[in-house]
Amino acid sequence: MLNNLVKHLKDDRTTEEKILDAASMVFTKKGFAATRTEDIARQAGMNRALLHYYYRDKQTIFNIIFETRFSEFFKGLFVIFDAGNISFFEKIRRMIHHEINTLLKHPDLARFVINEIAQDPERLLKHGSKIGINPRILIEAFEKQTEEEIKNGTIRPIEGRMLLIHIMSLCLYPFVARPVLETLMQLNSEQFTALMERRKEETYEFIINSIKK
Amino acid sequence: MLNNLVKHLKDDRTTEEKILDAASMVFTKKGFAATRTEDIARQAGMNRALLHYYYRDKQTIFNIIFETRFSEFFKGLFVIFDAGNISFFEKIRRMIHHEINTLLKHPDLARFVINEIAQDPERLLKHGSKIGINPRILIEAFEKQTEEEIKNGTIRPIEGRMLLIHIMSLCLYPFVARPVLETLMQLNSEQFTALMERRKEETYEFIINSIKK
DNA sequence: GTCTATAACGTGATAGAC
DNA sequence: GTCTATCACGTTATAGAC
Repeated sequence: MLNNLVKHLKDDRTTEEKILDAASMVFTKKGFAATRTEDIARQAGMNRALLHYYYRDKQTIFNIIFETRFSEFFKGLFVIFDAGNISFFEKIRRMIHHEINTLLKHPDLARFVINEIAQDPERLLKHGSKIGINPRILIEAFEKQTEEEIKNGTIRPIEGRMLLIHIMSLCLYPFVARPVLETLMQLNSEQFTALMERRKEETYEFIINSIKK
Repeated sequence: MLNNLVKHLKDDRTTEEKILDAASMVFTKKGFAATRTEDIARQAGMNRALLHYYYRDKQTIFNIIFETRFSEFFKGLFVIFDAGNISFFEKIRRMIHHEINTLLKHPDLARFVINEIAQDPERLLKHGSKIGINPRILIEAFEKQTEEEIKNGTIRPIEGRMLLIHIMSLCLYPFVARPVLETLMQLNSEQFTALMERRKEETYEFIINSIKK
């Protein structure tokens, strides 16, 4: 961790690492179609030829980046739902914090993954299975537990998948639409971050307020 | 209206209209960078040369389309907030219905507008002022009214802009991430539409449940 | 006004010097 | 391993026939 930081400062990253770091940045920001290999090369401090020396072509680099980012986007939620002795409310709270923390660390991640899936929906299941992630399991687990909570009388009746969409919407949309929000609400980057930090607990309270009996 | 429908069936649209209809479809689905003028021409049932006869270049066509779609995306909310004798709750209810209805009619609209703004945030204010839309006014009006409602004791304390982000998130995210949701929840297009139809009132209740005192 | 043919350009990919 | 130069190709844009 500290090692990584030092590496970065000295920039004794290998050339492969420089390429992938640069590619991740540019692809995530602009998407596959709008990205020029020249952008990646410049960002990595080298020329295009070197990209092709290490990786066959643009698509190859993109696939590596997409797989990584895809997994960053979806993983973690599973850890939370595998956790045993935790209340439903606490699981929701951790999901919210996890999602917002992830997106605070990785700007543009949500928009990137959603867009590239929109361009080719098959990628979702293809890449998902490749990295051993099946988000459908999460959905089923969530639906099942929602039903149980309703039966136990801890929450009012609500469809599990609907509640899950509520949670995801509240966490992800502000980051997907970040440039729109920043412009309309006249927020700079720091102010946006501060708003999202506050938003973690507020979102949790907003949801619980609505569903608890 | 009916006239438009008949026009469409007979397809006695002018060539300009055919081009713009086709461009709107392709640009909205794929975005500027991934769109090929060949795609637009084929969709419009003609060849590329004719596009250039009517419009100088790809960028010109895009600007026209973006302006139209941008205004579809933002207008309407203002009508609702200008409406006089309507309660705060009812305004929220109409906002939700308006947003979801709009996006049910125009798939990919939200993702398109958000993405193109993300690629060039200045477009938001530039195009906004060009068509006489200043969404900041909506935000201010919403914040002001939220404060009043809190003062009146109809809702619990909440920051106006935070509540507005909640509402927009709940309405827009499912459409932005539609391909992800459809794949993960194994919904076809009709099932997704049905889910969103139900979602209108459920979203309203979810919000009111949370904020009302 | 609409087409075919082609020019002009940008971008991705490769060859070869160092 | 890294660079410069260049090729190959796809896409946009234009010229000119009909």
